[in-house]
Formats: sequence, C-alpha cells, structure tokens
Amino acid sequence: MADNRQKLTKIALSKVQKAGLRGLSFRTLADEVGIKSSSVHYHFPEKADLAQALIEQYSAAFTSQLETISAGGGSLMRKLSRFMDVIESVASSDSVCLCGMLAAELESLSAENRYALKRFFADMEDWLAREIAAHQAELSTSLEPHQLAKVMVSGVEGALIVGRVHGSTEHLAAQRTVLANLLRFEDRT
Amino acid sequence: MADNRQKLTKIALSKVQKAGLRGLSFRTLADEVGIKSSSVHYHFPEKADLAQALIEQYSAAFTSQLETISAGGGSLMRKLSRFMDVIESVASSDSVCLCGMLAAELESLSAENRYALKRFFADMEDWLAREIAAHQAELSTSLEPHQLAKVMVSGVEGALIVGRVHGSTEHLAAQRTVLANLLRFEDRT
DNA sequence: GTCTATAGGCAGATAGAC
DNA sequence: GTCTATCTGCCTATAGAC
Repeated sequence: MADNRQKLTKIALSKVQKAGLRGLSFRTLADEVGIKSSSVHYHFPEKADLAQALIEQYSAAFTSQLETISAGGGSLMRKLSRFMDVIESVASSDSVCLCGMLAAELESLSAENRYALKRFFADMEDWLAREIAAHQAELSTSLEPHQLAKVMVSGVEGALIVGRVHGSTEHLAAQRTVLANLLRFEDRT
Repeated sequence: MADNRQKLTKIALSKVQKAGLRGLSFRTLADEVGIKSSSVHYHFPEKADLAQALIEQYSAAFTSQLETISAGGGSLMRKLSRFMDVIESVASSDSVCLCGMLAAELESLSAENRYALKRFFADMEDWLAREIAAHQAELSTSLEPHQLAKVMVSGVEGALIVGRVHGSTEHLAAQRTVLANLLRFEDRT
C-alpha cells in the first residue's frame, strides 16, 4: 500500500515522543506496520530522512494550530490558554514534545535535522512574541515580548520532560497558573 | 589504579551531559580512561549502576551548592541569582543538566534510576519553594511557592535543552530577567 | 513497494587468566 | 583491578529478486 508511508510516520512519531529517535529501530517500526525493515528504507533511506519528515510534519501541524488560535481572536489570556491546550494535548501517555525530545538527542542529529529543530523553536517563540506584543496592554509586566516568549518555550518544553518523570501534569499546570498571573485582566472572552 | 573509578564517573558525567546515556558506551568510556571495557564492568556491573552513581554524585554536588547559597543569606534576589549561576555553570560546552538529559531518556532507565531522578527534581523544587516562602514579603506575586518553584525547575531544564539547539544562553538569560521581575525589591545585598 | 538475505559494525555483558 | 577473548544480540544499511 502506498499509504504505508503515512503509517510509518504516524507510528514513528508516537515512538520517538516516548523513547527518542535512538529508541526507535527500523525493525520494530516495520513490525508494527507489518512490513520489513528494508521496506522502511525504501521510504526513508536513512534514519535522518525519517527524522526530517517527522519534524516537518510535526512543525506544520503545530504551526497550523497556532494560526487557528490567532484567527480565533479574543484576549491574550484566551490565546495563551489555548496555546497551553495545544501543548497539553501532546503530553498524554508518556510522551513529550517531539522537538523537545530531539533537542535532547541533538548530538546525534544531522545538520538538516538540527536546522529544522531550530526553526521549530524559533517559530513558536515568534508566534508567542507576536501575540504578546499585540496585546501588551493586557500585560501586567513591561518585559520584552521575546523575553517572555523564550521563558514560555523553555517552560513548556521543560514541564513536559520533568513532568513525565513524576508522572504528572502539575508542572504544566503551574506554568498555566503563573502565565495567567502575568495578565492584568481576567479572561472575558 | 583505584581512582580509575573516579576517572570513569568524571568522564562519563561529561559524556552523558552531552550525548545522553545511550550515547555513551563502555568501550569508548574505557578508551578515554585507558583501560578495557571489561574493567569498567568491574566497577559498574551494569550500565544502570553507572547511571545511578552519576545521578547520586551529581545530586549531592547540586544539593551542596544550594545549601551554600542558603547559608550565605541575603535577599531572595541574591539567592535566586546564585541559583541561576549554578545552573549556568553546568550549561557550558554543549552540555545540559545531567538529570534533564536522563529525564528525556526516561523510558530506558531502571526503576532505581527513575526514582533518583524524581528525587533530584523534587529536591530542587523544595529548596526553591522553601526559599521563596521564607522571603515571601519580597515577592511581587501571591502565587504559591511550590507553583513558582515548579515553573523555575521546568524553566531552567527547558532553557538548557532548547538553548543548546540555538547554541546560545539567551533562554537562560531570559529566565533570569523574568525571575527578577517577580521580585518587589531590588537586590540590596 | 515489498521481499529475502546478508554484510558489517557496535553494543552490553561474562568467563577465566594473571 | 585489569586483561584477552568471546558470546549474543541488536542496529543501520544495501543488493538483488519479484
């Protein structure tokens, strides 16, 4: 089937979010799809090609969700709350953010993989900074939007990784609470 | 030499902070110390034993630094700034926090390793929460100390991992700036 | 697109000599 | 404590048939 490529990326994404790229072998991946590892190499010649496909797919889906949030309008509180919803949705069942996981494995990634990773984090930061700047009047702080955005990016990635160790989502929840505290007004949307 | 055990943990620590536990092999580790891999197994029968020694050593050193900060007294700003100094000192040269790295590799760790990891993060959080609670009057927020502490733990771990992707310490610096903004008074110590 | 078969390498771990 | 030697297993990747 031609859609085995899709099955591969789908299963691989879930596996890498749990065990990392190193924790995924072409053999076990092939087994789960019901083909042989050599067939996986047909779709993705090298492991770095699979990783690249995962990052690009994941980034595109993420960006698309952020655009939906922007288009939905409303207060900054509403937007940031929905941003946290998106982050939370990837945290289920022993998984962390794909790119947070790969960032930990940075040393074993190809140059192309690394560049795509950089872009993912930069895009997230830029989106946050843009939204914050557009709603600065709602903020109870005069900190630079990009400073706040950097803290948020670090915060959610760290919360996913550390939270998983404790088997809880309390770190993400704390992130939400502190975030809300930075806002001058309550959510009225 | 009997102190080969020390050499092993020293080199292993540095390697794991860069490449992860999976990125370290008994063979290459042995090479760097100038012995054979079977001799490494003499000191650490299984890889999990080496990991355990690393976590415990790292945790003890970290705790000791936090105690020094507490004993030094001064304002909360001063203490948190020194806390950030400690975090920054592990960030040099493509390294992240040992426990942040291992947290990403959680799925491949032994039960004992996982428990030691949990304790590391819990201890850091408890220290932060304790200091915050003791200086609550200096805070410009009424958030729960443990909520703030969780955000800081997530924040610094995430900043190390994400910052490394960009080859910069800006994420850690942003953490510092936002932290300072939570404080009501300026540093007068 | 998928298969069989395999090359070639590296991993963790152990046995037994010294 | 360290060595040589080796077992066993897994990995990425490729060649060539179908």
